[in-house]
Amino acid sequence: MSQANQTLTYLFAEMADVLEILGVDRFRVNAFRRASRVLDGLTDDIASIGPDIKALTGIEGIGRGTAQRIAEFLETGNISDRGELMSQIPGGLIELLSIPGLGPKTIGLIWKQAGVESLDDLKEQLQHDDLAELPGLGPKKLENIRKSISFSESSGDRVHLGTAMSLARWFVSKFIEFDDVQQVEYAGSLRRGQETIGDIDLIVAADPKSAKTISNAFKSLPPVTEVLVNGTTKTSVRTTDGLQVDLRIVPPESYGAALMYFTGSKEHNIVMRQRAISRKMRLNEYGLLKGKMTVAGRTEKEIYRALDLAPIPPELREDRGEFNLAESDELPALIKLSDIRSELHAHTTASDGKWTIKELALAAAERGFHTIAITDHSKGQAQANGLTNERLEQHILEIRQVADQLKKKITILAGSEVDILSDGKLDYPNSLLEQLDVVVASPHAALSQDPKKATTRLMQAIDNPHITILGHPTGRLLLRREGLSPDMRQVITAAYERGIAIEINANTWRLDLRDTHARAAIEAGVKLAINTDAHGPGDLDQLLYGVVTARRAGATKHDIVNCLSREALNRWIKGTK
DNA sequence: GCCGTTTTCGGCCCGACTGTTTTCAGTCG
Repeated sequence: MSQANQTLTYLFAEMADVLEILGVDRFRVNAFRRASRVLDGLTDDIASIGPDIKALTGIEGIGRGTAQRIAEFLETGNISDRGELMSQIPGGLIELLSIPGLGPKTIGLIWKQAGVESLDDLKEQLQHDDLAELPGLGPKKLENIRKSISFSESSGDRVHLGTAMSLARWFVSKFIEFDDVQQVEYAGSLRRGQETIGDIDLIVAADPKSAKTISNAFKSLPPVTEVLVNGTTKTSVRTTDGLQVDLRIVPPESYGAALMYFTGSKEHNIVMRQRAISRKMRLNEYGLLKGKMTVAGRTEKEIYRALDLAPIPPELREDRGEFNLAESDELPALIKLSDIRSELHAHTTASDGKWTIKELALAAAERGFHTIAITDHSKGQAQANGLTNERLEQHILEIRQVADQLKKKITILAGSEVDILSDGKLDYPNSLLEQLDVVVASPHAALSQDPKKATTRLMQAIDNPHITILGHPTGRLLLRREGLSPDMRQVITAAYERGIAIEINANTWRLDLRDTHARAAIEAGVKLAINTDAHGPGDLDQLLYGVVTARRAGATKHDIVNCLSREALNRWIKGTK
């Protein structure tokens, strides 16, 4: 994301937090939150739109007030009434909002009535029970806050998509075995395929009479370490890896409504509700209702239809334009896992992989792929046993040999994941690169260089006549390191002009390109490659996360080179040279 | 603060659970 978008996303979210603690009306707070969210999801660099009030208010969710603040920021680097706002509360209060169970009202209360100005203040006050004297607070609430603080200090609060998906699928497989369970699915941000996940939502359809039995069985499953909420339709637990799992049990006739409701996103749901209201109906987690009559609720599909919409896939439910498409029945036919027919980025024992060339090729063939590109690291990646020029030449010969042996099973391409050095040069000379079928060029080092340098670096790499795919362009590692922040518009334009593909690296640590950038690439007509960057057994399974990310970007199989037939892929690769 | 084939004013999503209460406010999703 561009620097300005990122900063403004943060500033508006922070202003919303302050307003919330100050207790101004929630609609103003919501307006700031929405502005923040819109900026976060914006594919255009806000700086390139410029301080033009008319253009800014043209963006959905940005009104006059927000536009003026953005314009001021773009011109001066500052939002003047933000300073005024910030001076009204102690800065240390904002982080208290991230403590589960502690909301803006309570924070305002303990600040005004007990002088709490920071997390440290709060922890000190929690050592005794004086806060329990305040209205609305009691010993139990204080105990919950103590627990929340110590929990959040002992573990990060989000996990990778892959981690959450594995756990969720395990729970789903357990629920399927229960006799009383008629249907079960995971919902929430996991079902929408977000890159990191805060908790898991499970929706079960069952006769209300058996809810108690199901809930009890859930609480006694092995990964459950603690029960957080214990109601008749809702049960929340904490699991061994610290993840919260929420279970909702609904009658079968409400299953679709509940699944939709808890899949979200919140923003998508709000629009759905408004649609219902404008049609004199009501939508909640039990169904779409007209007066006392249920219009729809058993499936998501029937609810969308009843609101004059084509069914919207979970990955698109972010209120980022999906409603217009669904209204006119123009939703893209999103790519499916089974559409992927090739892997163009994988490693072997020659560098840091665990498979030999043959093992990797057979694993790819086993998946039904028609083509696999062997792309080991280049020499700059010494820690990953990157190949020197001489070793690469030797490696190419070996790949050709195995390719010949296995030619009836799968097409093996000789490639390299060549380092994009910090100055944009590639780690092998062109004389060597031209011997390869596929060149995936990716940044691995100098990942904290400034955005300008990063942009120039990637642009220069794209200019190389031998590059086929720009690999994990930012080099980010989710929940660990930010990676590069190049001007993605420029990079995308350059990739388009050069006719090369940009990678969505499917590894759950990377998901790089991220969804919004992938969307911008598709809109610009750039082809994407979804690659697992496989290093050994199991890694090809990560493909799903790349597909999900592509789906969030609105990708069809026509946008993804891995979906091409063997012959078409071959032609496309030749066309990049 | 945002938004508009009911509107430039008057709305803005809604139900479950918990802990505090003794009918409800705060928080969450």
